[in-house]
Amino acid sequence: MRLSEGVEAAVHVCSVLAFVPDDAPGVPVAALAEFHGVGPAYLAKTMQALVRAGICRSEPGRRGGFHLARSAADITLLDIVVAVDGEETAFRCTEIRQRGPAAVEPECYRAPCGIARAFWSAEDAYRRSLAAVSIVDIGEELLTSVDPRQLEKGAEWLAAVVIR
Amino acid sequence: MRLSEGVEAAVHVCSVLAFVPDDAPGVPVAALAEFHGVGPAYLAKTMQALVRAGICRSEPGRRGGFHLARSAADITLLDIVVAVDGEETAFRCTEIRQRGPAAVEPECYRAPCGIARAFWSAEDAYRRSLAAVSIVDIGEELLTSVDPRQLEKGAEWLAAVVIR
DNA sequence: GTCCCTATACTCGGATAGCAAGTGTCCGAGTATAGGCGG
DNA sequence: CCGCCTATACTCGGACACTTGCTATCCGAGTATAGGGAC
Repeated sequence: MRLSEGVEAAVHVCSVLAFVPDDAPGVPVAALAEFHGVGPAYLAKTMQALVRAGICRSEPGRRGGFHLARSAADITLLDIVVAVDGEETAFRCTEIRQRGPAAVEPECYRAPCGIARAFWSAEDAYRRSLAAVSIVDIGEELLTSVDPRQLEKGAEWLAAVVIR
Repeated sequence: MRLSEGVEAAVHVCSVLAFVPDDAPGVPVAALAEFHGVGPAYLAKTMQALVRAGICRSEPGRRGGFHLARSAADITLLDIVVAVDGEETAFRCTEIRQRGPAAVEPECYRAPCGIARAFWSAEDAYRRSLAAVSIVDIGEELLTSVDPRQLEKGAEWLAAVVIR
């Protein structure tokens, strides 16, 4: 079970975009890719997913780029995972119980399989945990635990990009 | 993010094997596959994983087959997931923070990335939830919620296989 | 009749193809800018 | 000098190959059984 690689980059991107004023020009995907050391083309694909999910907002044309579409406090890690990785459950019940020689009529299987329920319950715990962390939390954690020099370099770089 | 298909079959198999006495002959993979309506060859692969993990025990040769290797109460859904799907985390931190123009010396990144911590914490919640459910729980749930006719047909079939 | 031996049939185990989804890339549509031209 | 127009450069967006890992399959190694033969 592996999460899509794009999720990691998407979270990093969102936590950077949280520091970009809403009226400043958007940050192009090329700049975001360079800042994070990631392939620009694939990151573009990920950014599209964020836009479709209403997490990011894109400005087309020259001086275009990406902003957060809503407050960083209203963007959770779960939102990003669902946007990039899809919302399908990890465990998929194929109704094994309805197959084989011991099966009975399909009408007798109205309640979901107990095995599936157990797995979906675990996934709910996973999702609740991710939903409890917002981009604001990630940003605050960054400010306190990251080396100050990296913060300064990041701020300089961001300012240079925003000026353009 | 999708869990391996084999996990579902593995859990069903274990909950059936829980009803096979330890001194009875083992159940061959062909029988298990027929009972669950699953491809026998692929199920064999899954069974190998369960054996390697110490969840099932295999008897080779004629009259061979599979048993649970330990008490059903000591086998959790998490054990089966780890055995079949592997124990790697779904989220993999590629240390994006150490790349790009704002990075500083590698020595400054001793503590794990806050983003990775959040994801791993969510995965821990997932795993704890799965670890709280044992094969005994699944078996009891089966006995109470499954159509009695299916239980009877299953018992008959199992008896016929055990006699052989 | 009893014991032993051999051939057989059935089992697991690991090595081997096929396929789908995720990963990585590219080119086209659209827009703000900058420069040149006319008034 | 000011305003307008056009060409340009840069952006996002969707369509197109490739690779990795999961799915599915097969054949070989090993063992208990069943039958036949010798004593």
